[in-house]
Amino acid sequence: MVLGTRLSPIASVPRVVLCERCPIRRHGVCDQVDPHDFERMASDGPRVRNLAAGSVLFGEGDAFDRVFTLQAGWALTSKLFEDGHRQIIRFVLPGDLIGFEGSEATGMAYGAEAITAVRLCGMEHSMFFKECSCSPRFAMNYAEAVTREAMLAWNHVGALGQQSARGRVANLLVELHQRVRAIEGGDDPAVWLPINQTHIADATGMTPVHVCRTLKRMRQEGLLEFSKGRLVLIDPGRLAAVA
Amino acid sequence: MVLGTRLSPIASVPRVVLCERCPIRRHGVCDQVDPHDFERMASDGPRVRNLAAGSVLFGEGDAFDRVFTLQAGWALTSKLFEDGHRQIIRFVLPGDLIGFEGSEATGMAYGAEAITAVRLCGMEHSMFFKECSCSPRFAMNYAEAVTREAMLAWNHVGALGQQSARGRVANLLVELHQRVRAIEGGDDPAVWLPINQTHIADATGMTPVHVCRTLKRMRQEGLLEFSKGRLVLIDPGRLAAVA
DNA sequence: CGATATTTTGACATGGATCAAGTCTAGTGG
DNA sequence: CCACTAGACTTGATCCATGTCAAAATATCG
Repeated sequence: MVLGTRLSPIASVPRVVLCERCPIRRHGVCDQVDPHDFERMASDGPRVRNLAAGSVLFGEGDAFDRVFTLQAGWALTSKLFEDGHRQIIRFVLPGDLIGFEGSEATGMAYGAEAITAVRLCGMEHSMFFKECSCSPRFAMNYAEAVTREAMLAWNHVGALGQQSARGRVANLLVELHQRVRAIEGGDDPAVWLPINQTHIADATGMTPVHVCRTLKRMRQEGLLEFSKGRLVLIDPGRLAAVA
Repeated sequence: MVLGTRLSPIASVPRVVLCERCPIRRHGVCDQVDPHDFERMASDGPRVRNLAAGSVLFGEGDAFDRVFTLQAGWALTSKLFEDGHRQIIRFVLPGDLIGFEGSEATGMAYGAEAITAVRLCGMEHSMFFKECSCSPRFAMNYAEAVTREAMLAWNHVGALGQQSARGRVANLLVELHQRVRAIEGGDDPAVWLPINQTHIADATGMTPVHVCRTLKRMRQEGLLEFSKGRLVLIDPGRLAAVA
């Protein structure tokens, strides 16, 4: 099958852990579900895992048994289609929850894999839900995190449904820029995204070829620069209008 | 693609119909947030509202101040674009939560309006969250409801990103069919959806013209029938394959 | 029964997909 | 240090699914 080129690009992003160029970093605070809670509760076993870039965290249909917070690195969740195409559902950044996208009945609705090397802190669902049912605050934090994810997903729906290729690419890059900013602070106009054009294609529902052309045009128009993971929003105002 | 993975399992909900052609119906139970709780808590004022078809429940950017359960009728949430197009984000069916799609900071992320006449049971956010923080079960139910919405949204993302017009239409109609079934029970192959081709177009990101052509073709191929809101899935197997 | 929305049909335009090379880059091994 | 290689990125030529515009047919409703 033609899967090869579409599925493996990640494997080549495998820059090693904890280097300055790559976005692997420690994370002290997690505003989604308090990691202190999370780590305390996960105390009945070794629950922090380090995984290499390209690792599969879970596959579509796997048992729905564990939730994680991503402490470091980037991951993605995606759905695979028979024709070999995949849709990237969301990019998972440090501090985000992952593993709640399933149900007891049907297992995980989507697969997840590490884009860079990652560090995960995970716990059994049974325990997670038990904790939720004991602690309203914890459950509320969880609900808020999921609401945030849902809002991102709805934005994505809007972009995919109504926008041109330009708009979808702009939308995605601006969103990622904002999320990275929110995590890292600072205001260097350049941010580092460990993704390539194939990721953008799979997230926006375009072909890599057309992503390339679209980026080229945006570059020529002075909207942004994106090369080897370095993203600079040159004209945020005009970009926002496009998005 | 396996149908099961595309369509989130919606736990079966209540029953009881009020008028035969129109989907307005009484609702005894709500598995998302227990309406008994909901109504009890909303006791400090008249909180059940009846609204006519076409009413605006809230607009994009409105204050984020109230959540509702939809007791009867259909509603939709949508995002409007400058060019006049709109993206329907989700269809809200009896038993669903509505009004949690926003944040204190930015207000409601999307607008909502009634498709049919609706009955809403609503309460202030402040009270809703207070109740959540006192009752883990309530908070958990809320979290589960939100998770279900997020999964529907992700399905929608996958459909919009990777599927042809046929696939998107099939996807939407099959999903709605299942949701209605889950609510109404029974197994009449025909279900009543109070939507028209324009709704389908706005939800799938197509033009009404092309929706029409697509439906015509599917009808000719013996896949389904959809006319004046009456939907019959003639060949669910093949439809699932298309979707 | 006229007025207004919805659905259907046709002719034509176009954004993006597809196919096919070619170039550039970062690893790898000698 | 260089040659080799496999991905990733570019570019060009061509095709087709879907959008756009226009108008007729049909349903809905006061």
